[in-house]
Amino acid sequence: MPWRPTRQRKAVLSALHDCAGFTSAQELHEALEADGIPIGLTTVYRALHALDRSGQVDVVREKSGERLYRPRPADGHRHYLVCRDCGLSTAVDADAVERWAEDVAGTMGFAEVEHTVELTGVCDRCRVTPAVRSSAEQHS
Amino acid sequence: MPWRPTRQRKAVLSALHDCAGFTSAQELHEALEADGIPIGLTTVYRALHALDRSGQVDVVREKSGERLYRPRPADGHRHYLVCRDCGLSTAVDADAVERWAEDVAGTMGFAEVEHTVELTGVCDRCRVTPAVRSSAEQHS
DNA sequence: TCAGTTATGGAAATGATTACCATGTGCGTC
DNA sequence: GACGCACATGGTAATCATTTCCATAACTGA
Repeated sequence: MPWRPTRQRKAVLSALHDCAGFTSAQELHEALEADGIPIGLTTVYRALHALDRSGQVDVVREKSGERLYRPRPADGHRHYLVCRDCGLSTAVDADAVERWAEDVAGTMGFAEVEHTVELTGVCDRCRVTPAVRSSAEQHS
Repeated sequence: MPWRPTRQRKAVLSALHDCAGFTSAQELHEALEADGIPIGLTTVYRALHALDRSGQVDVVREKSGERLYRPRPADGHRHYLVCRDCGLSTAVDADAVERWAEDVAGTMGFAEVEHTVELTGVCDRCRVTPAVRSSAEQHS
């Protein structure tokens, strides 16, 4: 399975890094088109899918079921505390949960354990000046 | 907002209790119709929504994004270890995560914290005799 | 250049969920 | 019991993110 770094794929990865918080495939597509980069929505989805499979991005799901992506930071964190208001995301030390998940599953006799942990809240700043969640208004 | 225990609502709650593991709205609808209980899909969704709001059921989301429901047991547990193969779900002691979530959020300056924890794996039995996930084949 | 694989992208399909809305039902009141 | 009305129902149509299809385009090694 060769990996051709095409114009579009590089653009998706780059656009993803330009976003402060988590971003949806559709937002990403709009942002790219707005930047004058012609790209099909299908291609954005495919690129994100590939990045996910190869572990270059983290994925969370918000209440509506929409998938949100963000480039995985170098330190390899995988769990975040996300602000419901502005989308600000903060990497969280989740070693405790990782261990806990392994333990519980082992005790129950389950194998091949996978876990999903999602934390949401309202960040400091938004408690003072509420912002509408939109990629344009996210702060870092 | 009055709560009228109509024929349909009682049927949904009852059908939900008859299922071993987590069940989707659509499966529930099929099961009800199969039992000769005429009910609209819309009504099933509404009933589940209401049960969710009033805290009588727990909801998880599987990878596809589909929502799965199960009646909340008396002991008030809210986290489960679910078998990806047969759907078997086991209540899990998640006090540790609850506390952890509060702590982390507090440290980061976040308020109104909510958390989602989902554990999946393959249970003992399924490791031996793999089952296709279907409401008819779930074991308790 | 040629052939073959891989990538692209518009349009159509999917599938769970929700909105709409006309009709039906439970229930307190007279 | 009959009346009235808020609440419930359920079929159909809309939503919406995501996937599938498929014909076309781009890349790559020979």
